[in-house]
This record gives sequence, structure tokens and C-alpha cells, in this order.
Amino acid sequence: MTTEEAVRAAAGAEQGQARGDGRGPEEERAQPQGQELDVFAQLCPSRGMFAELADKWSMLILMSLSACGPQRFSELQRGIGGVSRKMLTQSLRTLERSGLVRRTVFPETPPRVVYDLLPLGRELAELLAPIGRWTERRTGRMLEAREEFDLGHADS
Amino acid sequence: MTTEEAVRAAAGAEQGQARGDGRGPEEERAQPQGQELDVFAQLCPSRGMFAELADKWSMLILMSLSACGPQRFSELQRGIGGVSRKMLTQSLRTLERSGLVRRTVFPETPPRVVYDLLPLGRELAELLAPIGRWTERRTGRMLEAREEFDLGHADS
DNA sequence: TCTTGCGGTCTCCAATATAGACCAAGTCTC
DNA sequence: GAGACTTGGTCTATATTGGAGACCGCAAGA
Repeated sequence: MTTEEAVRAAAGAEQGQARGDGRGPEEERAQPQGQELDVFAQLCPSRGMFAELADKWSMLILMSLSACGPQRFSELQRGIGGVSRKMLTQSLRTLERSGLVRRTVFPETPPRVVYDLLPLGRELAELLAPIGRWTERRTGRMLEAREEFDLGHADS
Repeated sequence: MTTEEAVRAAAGAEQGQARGDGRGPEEERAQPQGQELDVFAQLCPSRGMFAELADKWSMLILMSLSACGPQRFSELQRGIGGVSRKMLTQSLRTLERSGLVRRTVFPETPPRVVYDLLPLGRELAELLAPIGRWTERRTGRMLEAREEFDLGHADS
């Protein structure tokens, strides 16, 4: 049995709860309810949350609100290039529902709706920002890797 | 003009390049080519990369390889609950092409293929891990927020 | 001989994303 | 006063994507 197989087995990944991850038991104790949450487990609630947040538009929305402060719907749409109104609405709704973002309507005409981060959203945005910066910093390197890969696998 | 509008205008978000983001100019100088990359800009190469990485399966793959070390195809599939062979193959191929992951084939029978992180992938995985942990820690709070939201918007 | 494991690929169908029209209701222009 | 414009969406039609499951070659095992 390999080391990794041992990790898997100990974690009981099949059951849909808990996986160890070599994080050590101190994190597990940090769950006061004894409820083991595991993003790797298909049936774990945290996986559902993760799947929702690990999305292009949701991440960009949080990053934009964090970087530029509270914004109106149309400001967000302009700021996040290529997002459709539908996806923007949908993602904002999801983030609002999960308590990451607050939606404030000013009943004027034309209507004004402002979105801003709640503490939960601010926490996540702070973890997201480095990923955005990393992507920008490493895009060159990744594009080079691609060219090289495509050269090697050029069976056209 | 609001503060945010000023930020947008200064960044020239429409042109598909650069946006400032209140990061200050020191990061910009860190791009030696003078090429301004911006994940928020639809046409920027870094957005393409970001869109690829900001994906449920890609992120889970990197997190799994980081947490459990090099793994075979079937180990990854078992470890990442609910991933189909098709998506696992596809995501791994993309990560390999971009130089984040290495694929090693051992020509035995049955075949053995092992995936592991390259330095680029390890860097990203280290930024991803906190997001996984955060999600697990905050899932309870987010589920509560949902219940409350659904109560308020219960027009059935 | 029939089955199992591995690491995929292929095909089909359902779900999802995007583009674009449409909306109300007040303001601005002519 | 007619028409255009604005905002924050919704609705619909079409394009893209995702998942389920069949299939594959090859060797070992029952």
C-alpha cells in the first residue's frame, strides 16, 4: 500500500465525510460540532458550497468588490469584462443568499442597486486576491509551457 | 463621479488591458515586459488562464495532489468524489499543458499513470489550500445565511 | 472462458451558459 | 408631446458544456 492509499483509506473518502488530508487532527478539533466537513467528498455540504464559489464569475465578483469597493450592478458588469447580465444576476444572488454579499436597493428612477461585501465575503475575497495576482504574474510562464506542450503533441 | 468610477476610468477597463485595482504601481513595475495583465479584462490572456483555473475540478485536483502527493488517475478519481473520467482527463490535460502538473506513464500492464505537481502547480496549490479550509470552516455559517435568506424570500 | 483492473476515448443526452430581445417608469431632447 | 435613453433586471432561443455509460486493448486471475 502506498502512502497516498493509506491516507485515502484512513480518511474514508468513499463515505462522503472526512478525509484527513495530512492536516493533522488540530483542524478537526476546530469543528466544535464534531461534524467533519470535506470539500473532496461528493455528498458533504461543504463540497456544494465549494462548487458554488469555485466559479469564474463568483470569484471575479468578490475580487472586484474587494478591490474597488461597493459597486452598482452596471459598474460590476463593466468592470468584469464579458460577464452577461444573466450570469452576473445569478452569481450575485447566490453570493447574497450565502451571506457573502449585501444587495441594497435605492428606490429611485432609474433604479440604483448597490452591492458590497459582508464580513464573510471579505474573508474569502482576501484569499482570492492572491490567486488573481498569481495568475497575472505566471500567465507568461504558463503560455510558454503551452507552446512547448503543443509542439511535442503536434499530430496534425 | 464616484470613487469606484474613478478607479475604473483610470484603469481603462474597456480596452481589455490593465486596471490598477488600487494595488499601487509597484506590482505593475514587477511586469518586466511592460505587458499589463488583468484578469478582469475579457481579452487579456491572463483572464483565459484564470477562467481555466477557477474551476471546481482543476482546483480540487491541485488541492488533492498537494495534500496527498503524487497520485494515479484512479486514485484521483476516488479521492475527488463525483468527478467523471471525462472531466478528470480533461482537467488534468489542461493542467499538464499549462505546466502545473506532470504526467508520467509507466508502460506496464495494466497501465500505470502518475500525476504530480510541478513547481508552478505547487505555488498555486498553496494559495488554493486556504480556500478549501475556509470553505469547510464557514460552510455552517453560509448554510445559516441561506436559511434566513430563503425565509425572507419565501413567495411560494 | 469469463471476469477484473487500468487509463483512457467516444457517443449521446441533459444541463448550463451566452446573446439578444423585452420591460417599466421616469428623464432628457427636440 | 414624441421619441430616445437609462437601470436592473427577466425571458427565450441557441450554443456550449457536463455527466452516464459503452467501448477498448492487454495482461493476470478464477
